[in-house]
Amino acid sequence: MEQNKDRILNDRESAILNAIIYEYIVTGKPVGSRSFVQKYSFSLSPATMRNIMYDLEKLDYLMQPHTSSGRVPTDKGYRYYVDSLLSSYDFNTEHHFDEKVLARELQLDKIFDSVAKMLSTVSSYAGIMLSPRPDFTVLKFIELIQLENSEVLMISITRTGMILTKKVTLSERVTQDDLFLCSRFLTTELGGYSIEEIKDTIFLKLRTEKSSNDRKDVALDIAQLALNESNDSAISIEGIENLLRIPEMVEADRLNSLLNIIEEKNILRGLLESQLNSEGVRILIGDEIGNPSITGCSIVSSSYKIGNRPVGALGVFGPTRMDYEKILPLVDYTGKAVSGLLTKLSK
Amino acid sequence: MEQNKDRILNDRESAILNAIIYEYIVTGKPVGSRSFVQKYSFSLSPATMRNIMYDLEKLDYLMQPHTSSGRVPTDKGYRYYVDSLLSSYDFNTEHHFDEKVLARELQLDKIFDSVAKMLSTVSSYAGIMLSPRPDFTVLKFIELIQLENSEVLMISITRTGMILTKKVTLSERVTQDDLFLCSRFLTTELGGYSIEEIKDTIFLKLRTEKSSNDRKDVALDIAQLALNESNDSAISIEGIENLLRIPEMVEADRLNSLLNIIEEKNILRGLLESQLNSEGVRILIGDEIGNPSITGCSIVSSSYKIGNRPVGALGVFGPTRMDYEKILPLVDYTGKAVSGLLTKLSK
DNA sequence: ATTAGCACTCATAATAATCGAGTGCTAATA
DNA sequence: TATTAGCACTCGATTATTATGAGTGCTAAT
Repeated sequence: MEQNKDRILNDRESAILNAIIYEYIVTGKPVGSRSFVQKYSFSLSPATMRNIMYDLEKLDYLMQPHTSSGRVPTDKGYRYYVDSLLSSYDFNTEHHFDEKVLARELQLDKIFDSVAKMLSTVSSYAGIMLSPRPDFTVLKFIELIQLENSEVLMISITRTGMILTKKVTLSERVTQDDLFLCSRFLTTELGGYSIEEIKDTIFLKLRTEKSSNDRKDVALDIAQLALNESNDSAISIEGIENLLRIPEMVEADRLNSLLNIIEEKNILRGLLESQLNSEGVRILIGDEIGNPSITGCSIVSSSYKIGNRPVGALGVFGPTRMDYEKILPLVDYTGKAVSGLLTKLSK
Repeated sequence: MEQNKDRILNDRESAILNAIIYEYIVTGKPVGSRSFVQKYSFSLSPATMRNIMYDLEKLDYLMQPHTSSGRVPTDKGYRYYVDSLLSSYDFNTEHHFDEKVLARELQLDKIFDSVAKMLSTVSSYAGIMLSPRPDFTVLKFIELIQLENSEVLMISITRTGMILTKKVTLSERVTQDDLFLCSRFLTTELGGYSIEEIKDTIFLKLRTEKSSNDRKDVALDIAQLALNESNDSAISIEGIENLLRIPEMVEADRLNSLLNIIEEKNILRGLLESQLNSEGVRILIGDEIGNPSITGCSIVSSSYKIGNRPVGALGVFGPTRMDYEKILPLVDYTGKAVSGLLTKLSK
């Protein structure tokens, strides 16, 4: 009989597939027909179960580590399972997850590390957090400080309480008094705009406009130098140690996936950044991560917003055999809580 | 014959002990008499070597993992080896290690992470860095910024370019203009003093002294709140992944030492802080670390100074079987380079 | 003090034997 | 036609068995 690999599962197959994957997520052992029908009280004989499993294997949802062992989910299988979860998950439920909890215990600046740490603690995997793209943040206050020689430190504070610092080197020395005037000018003129807006239009406007402030040009020079190269978003990963406690992550070559992730944080950064255009939760399973040096891992991530604009992302990194059912809501409402907090702060 | 465990080794024993330990550090395998005499071209028979090894074992410098295996160094053995290294190492050699290299590539603030990262890269173990105790740093500039409600953010910049931020909550709202006056007052009065001095004497002096500035008291209230609880030194650990590549660190229970270190950074912090009173390089081997949850690990660390005062510490964390001969100079001159840089910056 | 010689030890590796949870397939059954 | 019982077969995991060889300690000779 010709099997179409993309044919739609019937209800029984669907239920059984999800149950098998659930069982595997919980136990970590290949699922065999006999013990499985028994444990889940299916009114089916093991033989029938074997037939169904055989079909699901031919459809690429399951595989056998070796002939005559039980079945294990494929990436496609996990994907099916996760899509089932997603379709039944209510994203609109009000979680009484209080963002005040976040705001209270978090030092303005440390919020990103703290959230990553929290995600890792609650999930028992690794928590990841990409700080908001500085370009999207709105400046509130700018201060210039004379360092040695002709170096100037520009400190800017965003509405959300992030502190950005940037050292610039000027061609000629400027006095601290001048810098002081510049600071005032910049705070007045740039405050309330995002770095993106400033770079795109405000600079131009200020340059052409006449101003009573004769330090205008020095001030703009400094600000342009400082804001020029866009600061990268910071990425923090916490709770690697959790992953080391998972046997399957420490096994031989799997360990290398982990080391790659730690050493090349840019891989993760890229993955999270690629999500900034979309909203809500995204789940990447196994090869879907799209990096051959990382195998057997999954990422559950969510963007978070200031107002209506996604500015950053956060999530959980763990083994493909991950407790998605628990992680999905965790990541979802953490994203919402962070969005809520940042949005409130930026008003 | 009665053996005194503390008797002094003769020259031959000493040379052989050091060679055995060197061999073990290189190969990681228990050192046996036959292959050892051969490899090192000792004009001794294996039998004689066995006798000497037997003696060294009775003196606690060596041990056998099991009867009839080769010898492996004990902590005492490593200690002997390291002391030999230390006594022949010339701490006064001018290393043409250019601290400008440090200064150039390092963003003021990031210096601590960067140094830790550098230590880990060069050593192939983990690099650790304890930032200067804020109390010992000299303030240069203070800025107060109005946040929402009656919260104020105090940003202080130290002479070495560190940026400290602290959020304080006031009992009543203060205007941004008032804060501005306060900032000026605080910068003028506190600039040039260390936080320690400020807490110990300057506050008291300013409180009693009359001042023309009528915001004096508000200013001092804020500063005292902010400087009150001493900020902890930040500790950063980089290069854990290097340790994961070392087979003996990943073995069963040894992995736990590692996880303990990662999870409880305070253990390391304590160890490094305990060194702040002394100068120069210190090596802790195995149980000398004094924490039963950490076994088979060593720390080579050095304090670093601003001027003549040790303010922080840095070092390398790795397995007891560590390449001390390479790590000792690395840590020594990194300490000196950081001292040099910070001292220069703070002038 | 050193060394040759020898019996002994024991981790490691290789080989074989057993076990059991699992499979696929066929023929009987509802 | 879908389900099931029965059965031979597979194969990873576990345990037992047997080399192998680099190592030791000890004794007696040099």
